[in-house]
Amino acid sequence: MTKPGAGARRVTLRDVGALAGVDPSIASRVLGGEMNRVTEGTRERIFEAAKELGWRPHAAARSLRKGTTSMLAVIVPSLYNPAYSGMMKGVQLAAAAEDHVVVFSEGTAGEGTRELERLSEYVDGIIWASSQADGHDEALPASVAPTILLNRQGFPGLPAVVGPDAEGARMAARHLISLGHTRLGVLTGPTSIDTATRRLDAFLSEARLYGAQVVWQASVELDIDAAQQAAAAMVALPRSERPTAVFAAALSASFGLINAARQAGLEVPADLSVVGLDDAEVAEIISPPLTTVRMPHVAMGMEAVRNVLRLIRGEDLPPTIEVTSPSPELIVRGSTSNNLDRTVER
Amino acid sequence: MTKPGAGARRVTLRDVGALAGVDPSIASRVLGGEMNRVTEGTRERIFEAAKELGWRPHAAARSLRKGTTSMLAVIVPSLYNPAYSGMMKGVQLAAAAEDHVVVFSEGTAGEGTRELERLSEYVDGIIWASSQADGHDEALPASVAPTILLNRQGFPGLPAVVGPDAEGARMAARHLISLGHTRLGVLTGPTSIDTATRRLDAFLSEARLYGAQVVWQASVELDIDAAQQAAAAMVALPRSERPTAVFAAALSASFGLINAARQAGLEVPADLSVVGLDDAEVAEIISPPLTTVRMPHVAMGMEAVRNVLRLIRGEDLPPTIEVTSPSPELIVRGSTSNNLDRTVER
DNA sequence: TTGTACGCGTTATCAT
DNA sequence: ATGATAACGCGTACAA
Repeated sequence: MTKPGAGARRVTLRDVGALAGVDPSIASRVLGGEMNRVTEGTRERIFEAAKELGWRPHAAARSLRKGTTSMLAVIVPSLYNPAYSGMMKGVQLAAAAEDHVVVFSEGTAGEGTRELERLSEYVDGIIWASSQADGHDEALPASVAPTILLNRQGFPGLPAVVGPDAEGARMAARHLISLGHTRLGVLTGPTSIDTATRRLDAFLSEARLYGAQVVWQASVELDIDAAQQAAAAMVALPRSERPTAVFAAALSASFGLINAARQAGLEVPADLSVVGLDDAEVAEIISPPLTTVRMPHVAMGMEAVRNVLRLIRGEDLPPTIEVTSPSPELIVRGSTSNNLDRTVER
Repeated sequence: MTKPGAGARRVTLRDVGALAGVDPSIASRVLGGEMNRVTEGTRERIFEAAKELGWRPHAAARSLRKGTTSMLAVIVPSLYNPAYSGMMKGVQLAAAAEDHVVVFSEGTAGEGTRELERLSEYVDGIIWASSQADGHDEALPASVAPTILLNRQGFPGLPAVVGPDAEGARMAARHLISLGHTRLGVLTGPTSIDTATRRLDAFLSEARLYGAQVVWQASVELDIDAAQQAAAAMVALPRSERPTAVFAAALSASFGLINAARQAGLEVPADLSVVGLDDAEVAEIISPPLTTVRMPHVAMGMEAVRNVLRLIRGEDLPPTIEVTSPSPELIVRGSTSNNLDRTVER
């Protein structure tokens, strides 16, 4: 039992081999998991020696030799945005299952592709969930690791894993309509992000299908303040011109909307129903608790890992992979209610 | 301009050297940042060649040679816990400033030290912010990278970076007392975590100092449900036995407390004032918005990075480093108010 | 100022 | 079934 810190030279396969009385290359084979081409006796001796000496693989040496790092990077718009919590959990889960380590990084605005290059030195593949990934800013540099988009699509040449946005938006529409609402509103993220437009289009067409009117609509950046500001204009409208129910197609939009309503003295859901998209713990603790459509974020994160791994192996991928299972789920909490305008005609 | 994906062999220093007409070792020196021992002309030719070919350092090769990876790991109790948002931002900031990449990992219960070993293969140092790090479970394995605790202390042999917990708790106490409250309560995290006990002790002694009584106190796990359950018992107490104001010494405690109060039909802050510790965006959007003491989390994260780097360099560290600047700051929002019991005696 | 030579730890290939 | 060897890309001590 050597004292750590001190002179503690690294234990290498040479040491293990020496103790087990075999060549280092055999030790490498055995500890690398090769089952054949070695007698049971030596196998055991090698494992014992490795354990005795406390051998651990040297990631850098292995990487250099094999040309692969067993690391994946994921770029998110902002670290600890609750809307990404589920996806990151899925990434973490699937990566661990595939024996990969995950490097997280914030995709700060304007530096999208710089970050891709920097991380490419370290990892085998990249999962890009940043809103920068809209393909409108810059081209992809040459020296970049295999990259897949998550929860977004549209960067030329990069395959994407997306969720059932259209179905989720339709569920939100049907929920409001089934509550008797006929004058609807919709608040989405920036139209430059296709995820937002897919949600918007699906909501609009489902509303039309059921004969509901969409009397207000806006697109805002994905932060609470921007949403609140846009919603403030809506809640200031006279009652007859306002929607009685709004679909807020992102978590930040839901929060901004509810805040604006409260500030204007409107009660949610009595005066205005709000249904969100995406879920998080915070949706339960606000008041009223948010009725929302939960997307299969964990599955999406896992699917992203599996597919970036395919990409790394050189397999061909379809341009867009939609995760449809588990299906989006309507979580009814407190922010939606029947359309009172219909029953109490005042 | 080579097509990516295709046969694209890696660009090495040999290629760069060849194009610049020098030995690869010179290219290594120049691109490694060595300023002397080379003429200006060759310097330029090498940079040009590197740029032209799109050379990027090979992290694994460099690591193997230098015995260092330029990567740091940080272990948090749960990914995307908003209470860690600030600290992680600080870690990310300082790491980037020191040209290090950050690997995030969840410190799942009971696997604390396993995770340390696994990550040690990849990184130069570890920042351990998991609540597992209480030193009561297991001993530190020998083959572990230099490790520093963050927002916790007490694991034998590991230096710790902590925040101004005592001062923060005192500020909370003084705030409630200045509002006229004399019967106080306190809800902290598990006593096995020294951060919780430091906050508790400071609150208790500050209350005593000002002659306020602490009529209720509890310690719970760091999740909303546990806090809510404990608080439910308190709000069920008759009015005369209840505190009129409670210090919830963690974000999850604040939320659980407010939920329990609302469920019991109590109004916050009219019937019960709540002051929290730690801040996050979610504290603004709940209702009432949480009055809380903001801790210097970003600075703490940065300090953790700087000190783990010192540890890696072999420097000696004091067992505990308290970050005192910026000072904790009381953010008065809506969850505290004057003690009405005193004015309206009913 | 520039070049040579070697080794970091691992693993794939080839020989025994 | 086992062993010897070379090479991954880089950085550095040393020689020229």
